[in-house]
Amino acid sequence: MPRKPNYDRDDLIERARDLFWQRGWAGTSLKHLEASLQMKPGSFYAAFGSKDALFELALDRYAADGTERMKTLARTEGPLPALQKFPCMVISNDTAPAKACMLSKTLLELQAHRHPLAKKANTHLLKMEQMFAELFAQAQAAGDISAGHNPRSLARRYQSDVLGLRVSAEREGVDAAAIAGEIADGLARL
Amino acid sequence: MPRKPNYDRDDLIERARDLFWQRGWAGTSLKHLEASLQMKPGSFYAAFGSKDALFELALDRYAADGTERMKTLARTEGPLPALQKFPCMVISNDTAPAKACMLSKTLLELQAHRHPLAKKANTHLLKMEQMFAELFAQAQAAGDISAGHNPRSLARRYQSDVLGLRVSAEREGVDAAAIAGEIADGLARL
DNA sequence: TATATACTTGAGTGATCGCTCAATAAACCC
DNA sequence: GGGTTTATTGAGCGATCACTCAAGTATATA
Repeated sequence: MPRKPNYDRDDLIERARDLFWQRGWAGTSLKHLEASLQMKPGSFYAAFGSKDALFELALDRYAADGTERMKTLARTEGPLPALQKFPCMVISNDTAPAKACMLSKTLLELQAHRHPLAKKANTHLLKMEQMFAELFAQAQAAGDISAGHNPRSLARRYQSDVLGLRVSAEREGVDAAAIAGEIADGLARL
Repeated sequence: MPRKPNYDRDDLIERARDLFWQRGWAGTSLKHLEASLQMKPGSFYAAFGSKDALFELALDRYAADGTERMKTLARTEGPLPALQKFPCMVISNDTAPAKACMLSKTLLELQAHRHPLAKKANTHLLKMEQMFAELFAQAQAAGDISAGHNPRSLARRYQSDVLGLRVSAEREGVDAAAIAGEIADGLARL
């Protein structure tokens, strides 16, 4: 009986993610979304409910993609090389909407307003930190990193460094690739 | 002949800086400013011209304060101890409006819009990076850091690490002080 | 083909945005 | 104190914000 939507929902979420990632939460208006998704307000609200609800879907998508890319890297190259290559990878993608991490951008923009999306971003950051910790533990188990270190401490520092790198990469006139290289070198000396 | 304003301009800029620092550019409305500065729209626009103009004054004030605090620290403790203590200092101030750097928050929020304030923030970040480079050079001249390093590379990495630290400090459930300690330890090993 | 069930459309909602300006009040010089 | 100059006031401007909803359209099943 029903009528099918004439759009691909995943594709719409992806486009919304790119818009939000680049322009931020407040900087992305419904007009921007309507133009990019090619949807009129009525369809938009029937499909997603609200701007915030779509932002949350976009955040989830962003986090899932990042996690998957890192896990793929670890599977093909091993834990330590993956951790070493990841920083360079995230700032080298020229087709990405921004160099900075969408999770940190969201956190910085909305944390002061106690907006639920800030907490959501923090939750995703925590999960990624735990993934990093697992990779550090695996690298230790493989003997690539000396056993004296605490994987969770390493992950905490690593994530902080990558977030800083990605803020720096957003700037003009900063050789972010050099910073990424130094992060990788630092891991080799652990 | 004229009538004097019944406010302290520097004090107003300081309060505006705190509001903008905490809530960001889009997140701070004129209502917020009017409430905090205790000014009606007419007085506000007579005094500052526009929201953007006041934001620029606030950014300048923020950068000047940060530079001065770092230079004071270097004068009293020496270049290397100052560089070591600075990360801990910036995340320990509980009265500050935010843990994250106002310059990086502004950059991340407005860079995609090509807003002039993003370029201004980047300029201030560049000046701070140069100040860090001078301190690293002084620390080398004093023999506290081995001569093999390039001060400008050290400064670039240092600033990236501090920006990352300050993003991490904005999160909940992250031991930012531990990261700050690791940054300081890293400098001791150079 | 008839009908039920979605999906799509786009004008329009009240609220809030940054900002203006004519009117009023206050402080200075002579 | 009179005259000049500037600060303050606050109602209200047009624009834009996220969002609604009644009407129209397309697609499925019966």
